[in-house]
Amino acid sequence: MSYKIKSRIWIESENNVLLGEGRVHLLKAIQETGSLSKAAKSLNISYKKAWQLLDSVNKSAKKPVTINNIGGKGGGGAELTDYGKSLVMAFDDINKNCWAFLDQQLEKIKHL
Amino acid sequence: MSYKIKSRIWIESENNVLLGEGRVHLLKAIQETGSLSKAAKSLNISYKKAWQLLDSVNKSAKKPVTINNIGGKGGGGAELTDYGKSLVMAFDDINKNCWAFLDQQLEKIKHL
DNA sequence: TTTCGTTATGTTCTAGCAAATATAGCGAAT
DNA sequence: ATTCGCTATATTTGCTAGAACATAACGAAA
Repeated sequence: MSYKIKSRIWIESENNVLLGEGRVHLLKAIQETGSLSKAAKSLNISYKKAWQLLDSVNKSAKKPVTINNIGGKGGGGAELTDYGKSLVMAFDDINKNCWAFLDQQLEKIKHL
Repeated sequence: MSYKIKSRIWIESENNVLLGEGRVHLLKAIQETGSLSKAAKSLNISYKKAWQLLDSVNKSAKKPVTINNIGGKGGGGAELTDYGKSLVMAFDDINKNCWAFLDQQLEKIKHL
C-alpha cells in the first residue's frame, strides 16, 4: 500500500478563519434550503453551532456573506449574497486545484 | 487588509497519519540532539507525547524511521535512519512547494 | 393579538484529550 | 553489582471544546 498526501486549506482574514471546508458546506446548505436551521439539520449539526459558524464567517468577511431575515412569513430565513457565492466558488476552485497539485507531488514519495 | 490562504498537509499510510508538521519537527530535533528525551525538551513537549508521536510514526511507516537504542553508554539514544531522513526531506520539499502554489492561487481572491 | 417558524443567545453538562505523575526495564561502563 | 540516563508504559488528574438544553426576540399574516 502506498502513502497518500492529504491537505486542508482555509482562508483567513486578520488571523480569523473566514472559510474552511466546514463553513463552505454550511454556506452551500443555506443556499439549498433557504434557512440556517434547515441547513443545520441537513448537516446534522446543532443550530447553535451552525449559527456560530455563520456569525464568525460574516464577522470575518469584508462584506456580508448572507442576508439573515428574522421573523415574518415563515419565521424568516437566510440566503447567500452574490459576494458569498463568489467566495464559495473561489474556495472550491482553489481547493480542487490544490488536490490536483498534491496528486502530482505524490510522485516524489512514490518510491519511498 | 487582504485575505490569506493557509494550509496544512500530511502524509497518511493506511488511514494513519505518518508525517505532519509536528512529527517532522520532532524528527528534526531527534536528528539534532541524538535522543528522544532531549528532542522532547527542546520542543517543550512531554517525553510521553514525543514518544507516542514517534511510536506512531514508526508503526505507520513501511520501514523504520528511527533506531532507538535502549540502555548502554549514556542510557541509549535515538537517531534517524536514512529512510527517515529522506521522508523528512520529501515532506519539507512538498510543503514548501504547496505554499508557493497557494501563494499563486491567492491572485484569484485578491479582488474579493 | 395570537400563532408560527425562524434567528439569536445564555447556561449547564460532559466526554475526550492533554498534562502531570509515577515507575519499570535496559545495557554499557566502571 | 552498581550507577546512569535513556526508552517504554500505566495511571491519574485537570482542562477545555463541544453537545445538550433552555429561552428570548422578531415580524408578517390571519
